[in-house]
Amino acid sequence: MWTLNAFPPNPPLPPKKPLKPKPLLLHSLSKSGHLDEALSLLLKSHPPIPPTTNLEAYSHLLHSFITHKSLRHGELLHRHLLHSTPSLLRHPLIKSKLITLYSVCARIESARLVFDEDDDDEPSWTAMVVAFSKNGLHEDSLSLYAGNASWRSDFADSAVLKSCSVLSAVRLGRAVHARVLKSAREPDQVVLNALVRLYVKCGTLDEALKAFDGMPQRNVVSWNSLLSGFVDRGFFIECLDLFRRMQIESSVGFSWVTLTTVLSACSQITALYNGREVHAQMVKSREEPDIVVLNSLMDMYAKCGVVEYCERVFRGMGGHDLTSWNTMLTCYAINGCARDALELFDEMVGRGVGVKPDGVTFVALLSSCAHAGFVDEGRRLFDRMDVEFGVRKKVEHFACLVDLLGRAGLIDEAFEVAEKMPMRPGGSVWGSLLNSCRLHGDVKLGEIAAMRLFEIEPNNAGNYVLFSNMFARERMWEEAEKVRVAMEEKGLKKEVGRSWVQVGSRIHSFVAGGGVSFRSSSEYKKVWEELVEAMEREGYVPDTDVVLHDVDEGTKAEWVCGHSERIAVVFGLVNSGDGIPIRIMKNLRVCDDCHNVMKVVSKVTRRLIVMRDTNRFHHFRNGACSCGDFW
DNA sequence: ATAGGGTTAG
Repeated sequence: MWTLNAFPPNPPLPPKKPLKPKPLLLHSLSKSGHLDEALSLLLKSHPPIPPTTNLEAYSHLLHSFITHKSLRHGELLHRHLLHSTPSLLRHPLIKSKLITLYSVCARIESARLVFDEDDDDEPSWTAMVVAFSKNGLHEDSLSLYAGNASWRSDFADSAVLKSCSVLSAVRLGRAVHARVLKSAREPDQVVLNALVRLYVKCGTLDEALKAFDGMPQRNVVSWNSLLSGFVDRGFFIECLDLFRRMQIESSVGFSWVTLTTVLSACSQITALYNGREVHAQMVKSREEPDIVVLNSLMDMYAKCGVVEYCERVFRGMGGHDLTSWNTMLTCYAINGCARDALELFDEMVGRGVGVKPDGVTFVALLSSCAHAGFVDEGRRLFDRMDVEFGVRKKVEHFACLVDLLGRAGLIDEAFEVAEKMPMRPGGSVWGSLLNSCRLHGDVKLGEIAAMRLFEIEPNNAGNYVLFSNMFARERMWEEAEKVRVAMEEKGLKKEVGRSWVQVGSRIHSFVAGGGVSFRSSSEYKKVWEELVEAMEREGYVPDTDVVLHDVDEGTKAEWVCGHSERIAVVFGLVNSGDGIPIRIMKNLRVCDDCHNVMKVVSKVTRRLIVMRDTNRFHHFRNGACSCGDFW
């Protein structure tokens, strides 16, 4: 590299030579990204480039335009060809590259026009199948592919398999699979990976594992395909196990995509320990992590309730995209840090940041305000979001506003919003109103909200549970029971309550009413008896009347046998040392009684209990919960 | 050198 001081003395000027438009020069210009120069060299050269080299020259140029996604240059060249040598547009090489160029520039209609112009050829057909798939026109990809039985290419196969997995078109996927197997050639790695993704997404797990284990070799994408499929299907523990297996038996290492996927699994089951391990891997790899994996890392800490680490990652990363900001805001929202959320938003929309808030941003802000009872701030943000920030109000924002008002006890006003909003309210709005009525004991309005809710979501058992709990909270046992009976008569089953608890490096999962073997262990009994004693001293009275406990009558009275989070917390106490926080993830809303139990347990054991339920965190510390008993 | 695969926030 030259510095100013080291600049060498001027060399003698070489004799001036006329610039000749050699393909070599063209090539190096386009390769180095000088697209303007390359294009004008080609179009304006005198004498013109001989026709025999045109094809090669145009093809090089188009390739550069594709890699630079330069629509402008591509269109210029396209127009030039139309005027000068339209015959070249029919050449498979040129035609397929033009299709690809339009595809990578998201101009699918232009690509389609180029394709439809003339007779098909295999390269253009392939490019078009890929183009449809890449641009989300999966049906078109399928029908173009299926409409041609004679052509086959690995590129078309992998693209159409991707579309098949999006559309769950397993039948066509299997047909492609059969073609691949029948072909004389070695199956292509990318196609095999796409098959794994297809089967894990919409086949049986057996089929997916068979496809995976049957591969002659597996690269990092093969592993990632299976890992991300597990996450899609909710097999989080399987994802973590597979990641472990990947590190032990595979020499392919991992990519940021691997870690992003694993982190997403961690955050969905609050697997903080595993998430930390992934974080350590990132640090150890000494590579610069990309923004996607850093965002996922933030999300993992956020969903595990470790706000401070989420902040640390956020502050330490090189730059922030919209997702980074939204993840940080969401972290504050679900962890009950409304003040921090509002401050961060000011920073986000301040000078020089360069991101624009979107709908997600305002969901985070409005729900922060709702949880904290910041009615005025929330209302103001709701008013500002479209006029000041140009973000269109959608149904979820109205739902947040209704939640904000309803939680604060302004139930009439919340109802008015629900009834006057410009779109159909939807289940989330009436559901949130019903929850507000439950919180404030407004049984009359609660009944109205419930009726609206049942019209929209007649088969959602969770709504009946909420409705019944509203009565139960008011000690209206008969009504609560009636709702429960109505639910059973409709054949609706409450989703099985499930909790996950982290102990050491492992996640353990417990089902409501289940966990028999652990519950009959002597350690469990000992801890349980101690807890009952301590809790009685604290004045805790088990609420055995709470209906809809998802256990049978006989065990209802045994407080510790019912809900999965209770089993999980005792398991955590038994299996972790003094002072170690216990982290629980729950798939349903926590009930009043369990919430009381957790508060007392946190006090008598002096442990921090962090519990995530379907929509927020509860940090139980010394007998109190961060949610202020408001959820 | 015609072109491809796996990923994050509500």
